[in-house]
Amino acid sequence: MKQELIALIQATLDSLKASGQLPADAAPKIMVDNTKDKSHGDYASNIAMVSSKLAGQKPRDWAEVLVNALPTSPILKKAEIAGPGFINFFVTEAASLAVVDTILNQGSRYGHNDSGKGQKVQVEFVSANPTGPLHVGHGRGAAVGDCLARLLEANGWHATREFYYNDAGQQINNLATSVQCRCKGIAPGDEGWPEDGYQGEYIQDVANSFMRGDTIESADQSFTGTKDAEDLEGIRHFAVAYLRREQDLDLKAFEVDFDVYFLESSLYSEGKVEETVTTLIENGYTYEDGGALWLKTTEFGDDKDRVMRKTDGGYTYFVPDVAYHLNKWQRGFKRVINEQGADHHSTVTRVRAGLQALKADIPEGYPDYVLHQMVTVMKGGEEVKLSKRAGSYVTLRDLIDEVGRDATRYFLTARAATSQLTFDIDLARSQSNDNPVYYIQYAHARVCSILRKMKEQGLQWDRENGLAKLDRLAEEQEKLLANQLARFPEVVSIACVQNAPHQIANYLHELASSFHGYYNNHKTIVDDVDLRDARIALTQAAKQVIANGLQILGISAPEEM
RNA sequence: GCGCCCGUAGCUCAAUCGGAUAGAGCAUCGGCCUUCUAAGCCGAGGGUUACAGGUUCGAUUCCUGUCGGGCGCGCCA
Repeated sequence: MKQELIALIQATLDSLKASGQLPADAAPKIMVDNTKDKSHGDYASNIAMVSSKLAGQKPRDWAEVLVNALPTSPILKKAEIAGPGFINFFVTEAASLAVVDTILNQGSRYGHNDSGKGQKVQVEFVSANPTGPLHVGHGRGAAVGDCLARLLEANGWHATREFYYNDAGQQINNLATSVQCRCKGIAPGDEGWPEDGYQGEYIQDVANSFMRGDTIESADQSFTGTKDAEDLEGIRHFAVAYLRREQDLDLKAFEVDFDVYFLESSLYSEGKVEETVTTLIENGYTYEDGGALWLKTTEFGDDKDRVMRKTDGGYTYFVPDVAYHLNKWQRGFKRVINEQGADHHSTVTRVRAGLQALKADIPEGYPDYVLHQMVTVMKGGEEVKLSKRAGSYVTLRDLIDEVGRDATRYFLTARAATSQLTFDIDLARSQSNDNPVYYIQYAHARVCSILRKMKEQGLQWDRENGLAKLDRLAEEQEKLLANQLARFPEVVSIACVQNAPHQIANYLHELASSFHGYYNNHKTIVDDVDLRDARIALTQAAKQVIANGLQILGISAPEEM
């Protein structure tokens, strides 16, 4: 609809250029917006305001010229001038309702587009260290990352979901020694407990399992506890496998699936880290100082250079990170989106700098980042401080168990990633029935109930008749609902361009609100067969759009509630 | 001190990347179930968009400064 209006405006501008009222080289950007207030028509354009100077006229006067020059069109009922020079378009009911036909014919594909042209895109998210269970922050990453991938798929991209396991760093040594202590009966606070040890109770669980000789099966490895508390290497492998399995179960409960689990350790074992370091040295972006090897990240916008290789010979974390991202590029991902917590934002500059220093023709802004702000957890009216070391935090599993998967996913994706969010456990639990996600799902279930009711009454919906009789839908709310349904493809497109899946959630809430209002005001199953068939067609279209939107959010669309 | 993200109703958050009278949910108050699911609908109250300037037809949005919050600033990851 917008495209058609833009075409009308373009034709108008062309005719005014032909008549000399507008300079021939004028090319103002034509924008058509949805209106908030229905008294402003169905769509509005600011074209008169942005082009009045070019025509040497006052905005309102110029708007009048434009409106008078507007060609007649079957979709346009009237055009009005309002405010400082807006042109408000009132489209015909038939033009608005035509979208119902489109939706029912396209089904689950409605709203999708092929702007991605099947290109490969990788979304890396969660990437939690295998040193403990997933907490709420990881949950936000899991929800947002998965929605980003789904959104990209809806826009024609071929998305790969990837999880990067930091299984090679110092934190794994900490984990191993912490478990070893627990195996020996040394608890936090006791003599001999490592200063940086992980204090959570789950460490004891790992130790007990190891000493029992359990066999752990995780995504891609299997390991049996040797029951030997002195076997630090065995404990290391066992603990990593154990915690990976726990995380796998958390993600499974959240219905987040990864295509690739990438192990940091493989970058070392396959020599990729060494290769990267060698290239950086050869390219002249490094220097030695104080026994360490430094990377000149300041040449790529960093505020100070960074150590690559420590005096003890080990590499700092961002070196394998650079090797990893080179690997992503080499795997053919021209586009990569990293979804991470904002506490990792300092890595952005370093990774990008490292990639540029490799001189591998990787674009400067590679990769993209979506950084979600921290999640504050409230419980009992108090903030729960997240501390992995102390083990006092709310796990993703707790949240799913208490609030439910759909509600958790909704809560964590319905807000912009850039805004901090407060997750009030008590509120989410005690008022789970007031969670907005149910409001949306309920709209879907209500539409489903209409067809069930029809069946009960021995009636049948004649879809073809309904689509043929859309002109019977004369209620204002019916037109507004149709206009809102027509917006969905645009919402999907914009949300993707902006990497902002929360816009889908907001749209769905508004759509559900329109539907509930209509449903309460106008009965669908009426005696007039043509009107009934048409109304069912409209509500089925609404149901389809809600289902398509919920699919992008990874939330179920129940048939009844 | 420096960098990143923010500051919108009592609370949690939106606002279609500069548009018209800033919107929802929760909470508060008042209505609506013998008719398709009341997990719903309708209505009321609640705002100097932290503050001060600037840019222009027009600013919650862009720029500068101040104040306030979160997160980083390690030869940890």
